[in-house]
Amino acid sequence: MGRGRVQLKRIENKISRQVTFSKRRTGLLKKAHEISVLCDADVALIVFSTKGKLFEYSTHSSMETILERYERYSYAEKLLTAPETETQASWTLESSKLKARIEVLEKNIRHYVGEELEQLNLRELQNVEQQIETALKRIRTKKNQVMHESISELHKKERALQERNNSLSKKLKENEKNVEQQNSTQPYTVPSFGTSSGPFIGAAMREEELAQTNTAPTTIMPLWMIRHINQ
Amino acid sequence: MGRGRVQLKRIENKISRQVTFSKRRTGLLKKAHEISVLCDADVALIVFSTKGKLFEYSTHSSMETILERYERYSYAEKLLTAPETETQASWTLESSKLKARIEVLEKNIRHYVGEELEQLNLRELQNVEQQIETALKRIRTKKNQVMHESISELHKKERALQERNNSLSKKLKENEKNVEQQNSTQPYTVPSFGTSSGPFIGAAMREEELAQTNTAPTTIMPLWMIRHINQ
DNA sequence: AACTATTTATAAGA
DNA sequence: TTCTTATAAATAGTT
Repeated sequence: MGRGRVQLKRIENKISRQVTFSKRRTGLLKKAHEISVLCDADVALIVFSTKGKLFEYSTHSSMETILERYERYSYAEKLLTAPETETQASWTLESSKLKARIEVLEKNIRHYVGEELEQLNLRELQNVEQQIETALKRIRTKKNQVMHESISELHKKERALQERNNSLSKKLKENEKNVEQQNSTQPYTVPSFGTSSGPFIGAAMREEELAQTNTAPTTIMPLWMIRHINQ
Repeated sequence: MGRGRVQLKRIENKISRQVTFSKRRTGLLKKAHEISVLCDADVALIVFSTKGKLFEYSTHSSMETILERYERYSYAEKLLTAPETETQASWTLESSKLKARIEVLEKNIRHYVGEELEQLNLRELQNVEQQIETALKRIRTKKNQVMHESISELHKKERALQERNNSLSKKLKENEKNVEQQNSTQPYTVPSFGTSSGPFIGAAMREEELAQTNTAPTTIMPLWMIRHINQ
């Protein structure tokens, strides 16, 4: 319908393709509207130009409604991909909720480590102080408990090792006597129990570690980082 | 385009409505196809007849693809958010990242308020103790500062009010004298400065509030809740 | 963005 | 539904 026929194939000239697109798009949208009114039909029309620009038409019952109806209708064909349409909104919502929660938590933590205190009034300061005092008590109790356990553990090990040492010394002396009796010209070197890899030293290192922990760094460091380092 | 014009309104005759629907539907689908080929556009067309029967056309890149593209496009437009190509997978990923972060933060907070300490080893306990001690110092410093400010503010107000009281008393006595001189039979009632809404009492209440804050509850309460109550 | 010669779509009738 | 045909509408090429 125009001055000359057109073959049904892509228009290579970019300009005339664009012009034709613009004209035909208008016509198409108009016709979509006409059929919907004249024939009382639900119509949804989506057109993306080559450049990716969106044009759409839908009957008064909104695009979403029609698309949902379409999804329902073609339900049999696509058993699996159903929850795509509604979810993006809820994802966005959930995402922003989660972000808000993170903000709150981070602010709380900053207060717990004594930062951004300008935002707090006197009553809030009292509350935080109270909470932190309680926390400090609990932590010190726990620390003491852990230290006591550690110490008694060390004592136990110490005793066990001492016993083993004693028995080894005993055996050694007996051996020496035997060796002296059998071959008195060979000198004997005493085995070294005090070098860098013996069980005794293992215990010594743990004590050292204990001492170290009393001079913890003043820098504030997230717990997960600490745990990461310790593992 | 036919033997006579048509008004753009619903065709009441059921038969001719159906016939027109059939004809125009064919034309619409054809035109949709033509624009997609000629102009290299992505087109999706969905038509439901009055009776609910579905007719559809879509460019070879399938209906689902185009509808997904549409959802992405329209959401991006609505929310003004840039990430157009984000898929469900990345939403899920982001969501779980956020959740993981929340978990970490919550665990940190629980440690800061002295809970779930079993998970911590000695070094971690030392670190938390150190952090909390620092926080406590900072909070106490801040609290003292706030209290001092509050107290000096109250002193200032007190002085100002005392002065005002003095001048009012003075004026009152002068008035009494005048009244006695002019009309010695009328008794005079002294105005009450000590009732429940005077400026003096305002100051007294603030002192009371200050005292109250020294008996903060031991219960652990999120800061946001505290702030909410205070506002 | 208009114009217009032509093609195309389709209303009415069969 | 499909065919026919007169005519309205759409639009290709031009200005």
